[in-house]
Amino acid sequence: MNRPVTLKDIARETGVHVSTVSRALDPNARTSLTREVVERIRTTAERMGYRPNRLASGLRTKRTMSIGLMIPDIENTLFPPIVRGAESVLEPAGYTSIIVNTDSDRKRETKLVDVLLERGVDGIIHAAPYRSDPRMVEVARRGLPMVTVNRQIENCDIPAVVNDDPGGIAMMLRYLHEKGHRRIAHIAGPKNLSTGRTRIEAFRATAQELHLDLPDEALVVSDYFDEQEGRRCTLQLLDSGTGFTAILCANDRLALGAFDALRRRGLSCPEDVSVTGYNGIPFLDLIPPGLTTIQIPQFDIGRIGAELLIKMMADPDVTIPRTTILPVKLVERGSVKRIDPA
Amino acid sequence: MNRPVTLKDIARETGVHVSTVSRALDPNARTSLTREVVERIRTTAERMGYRPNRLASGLRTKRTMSIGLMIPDIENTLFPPIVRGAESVLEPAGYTSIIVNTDSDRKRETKLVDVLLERGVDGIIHAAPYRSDPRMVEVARRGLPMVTVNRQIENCDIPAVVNDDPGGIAMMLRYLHEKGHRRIAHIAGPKNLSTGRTRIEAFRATAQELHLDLPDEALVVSDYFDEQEGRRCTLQLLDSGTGFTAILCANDRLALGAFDALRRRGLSCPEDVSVTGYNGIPFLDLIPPGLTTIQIPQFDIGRIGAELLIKMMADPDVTIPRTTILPVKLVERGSVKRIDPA
DNA sequence: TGAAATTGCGCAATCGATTGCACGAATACT
DNA sequence: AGTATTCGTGCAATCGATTGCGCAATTTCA
Repeated sequence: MNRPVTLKDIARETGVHVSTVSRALDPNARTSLTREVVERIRTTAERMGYRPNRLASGLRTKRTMSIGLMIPDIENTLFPPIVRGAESVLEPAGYTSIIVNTDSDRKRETKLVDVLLERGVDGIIHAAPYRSDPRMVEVARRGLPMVTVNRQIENCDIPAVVNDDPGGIAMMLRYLHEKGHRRIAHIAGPKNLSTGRTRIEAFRATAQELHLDLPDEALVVSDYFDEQEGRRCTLQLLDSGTGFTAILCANDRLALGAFDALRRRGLSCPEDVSVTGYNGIPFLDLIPPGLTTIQIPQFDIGRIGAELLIKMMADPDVTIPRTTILPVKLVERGSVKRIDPA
Repeated sequence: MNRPVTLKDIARETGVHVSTVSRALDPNARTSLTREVVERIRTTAERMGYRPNRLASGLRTKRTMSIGLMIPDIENTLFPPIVRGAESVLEPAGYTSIIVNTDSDRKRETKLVDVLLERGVDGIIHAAPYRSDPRMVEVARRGLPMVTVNRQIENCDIPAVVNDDPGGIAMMLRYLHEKGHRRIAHIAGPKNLSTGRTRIEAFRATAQELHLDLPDEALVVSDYFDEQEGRRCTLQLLDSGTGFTAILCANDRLALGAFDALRRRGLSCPEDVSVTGYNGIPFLDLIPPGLTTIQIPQFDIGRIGAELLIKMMADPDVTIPRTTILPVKLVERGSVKRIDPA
């Protein structure tokens, strides 16, 4: 493996000191050099195929131009668009992102934060925090720029970019109401996630506003945002004996699980039960009967999160709003049937 | 931001030299230290919350314990499982991966390789190379451990982990034949990708074996492995006037596009035309009529690729087979109808 | 018991880039 | 013309960890 070209090599070649080379190659050099020298150094650097060693410069400057991107699981289709959104601003700014999968496991998360810290990331975007997350709060307090996206950590001042969940849930519930549904069940998300909590609260509030009857059995809380839990909760609803004409699910994967549970019980959607989701993950339009859902701006969540982070890294004292709320919209597909309000 | 603990801090605390601390913390130290000293250093390191600075050690040792993972696009559901497979072995081995999206763009790829090299990755896993890729070959020849997975670069000795594409295509074509299909069209993948070329060759060879009539019009080559191209090629097939009862697509996304094109023309699958895919990406089971496809071992592709890479990084002279071929299997779903061989 | 071998640890250089400081030369100013 | 600035570049320290070498202390062996 032939040794990469270093500043020293260029210095020897051009007959100047290595520090001069460094300055010549620094786009925003504070010391002025002769135009001629800069030119000569730049061209030989080019010719020799010089590539700066990020390790060395990072060691010296304490800036690695890399950031950590923590997500629950890259296989969950909710997250890749967020990643691309974040990279759409990070990459042009010269940052490289290190993506880690937490698997929503606190122990893993702790370990992964250490990994990121060891690698000297300049900041962290966390797309999967729990509502309470002392470790992340501590790291942020120590001074590492950090933002959370999609979800947020409570009781701290880490900037968060989230969706308008109250608005989205209210919109969806009103939509079901307009479609004639009166007995509406809710499969809520995990209580230890901000999205889980916010959505269930919004559901309750809106249900009350609409004067909907909401028996305890019509509201089940899932342990995870996945299909399996969607199935389990739907079966629980079905078995509880509580009557309902629609299920509002706290996210799409729960809704997909609901589809499956209904099918297993010989019920059809939307004929027997209407179902709605939340997030608007890919492929939903191809899966019958087409899940009516709330589309969140996945790409923008990542993009804006990264923009905020870049601001924070540029100026540690900049004030960033505690939460940035992004608008959502309702996407109508086939999983909701208009019924006659009995 | 309080300064991280360094070896020097521990040295001062324990009253020994920094080099002794370094050796005490090195699991496979070649110099022997007193058990007592090691113990004392280890506990104070623990107590002080020492985390090694990877930049510094990487600078000195030329090993960063990070690898580059090049994929076309993380939003393409084919790749996240490959990523997880790779990380399932990299992470336990202490490696961190830097994932970059090439968008199948050669210019971007060149830039991204440089990014990875600047970061001093110890090796690269490329999941999206073109058949010909001089830049990657050059980097590999310079001595950087590299493997390609899923696809391979031709005319070079970079180890590749690929699927049994000839076997898979043959299996699928025989399957269609058994189901009574005789006039079978093929939507091939891009010619500049090894998977595109290998599959079309396998198709041709197997078609000949089965004595199938294969007019030129029954074979269209796509420019990209995506739904849009699947649509375009299907419409082209339909418009060509060549008769066919089934379309064997070179991958799932092309097949999904075929579904759509047939629907637009008022044709139904599998009633009017049978369609098959390749890869076995997620969600296929939920999309009617259920795509019959060849399931490739996505996770294992990543896992084995990473295992090979780790071997290469451990010993630059180790001999790795030029290609490792992984078995595939046929997954029967609803998109193929048995017909009466006219 | 004395020389030789071994053990345990410190010293200092090193990886590559950055940057405060200093110094000589060129320019400006009075 | 002589001094004060400014300019362009070199010098050397530094970031944090690693490692070859060497030295003193201890152990081994004849």
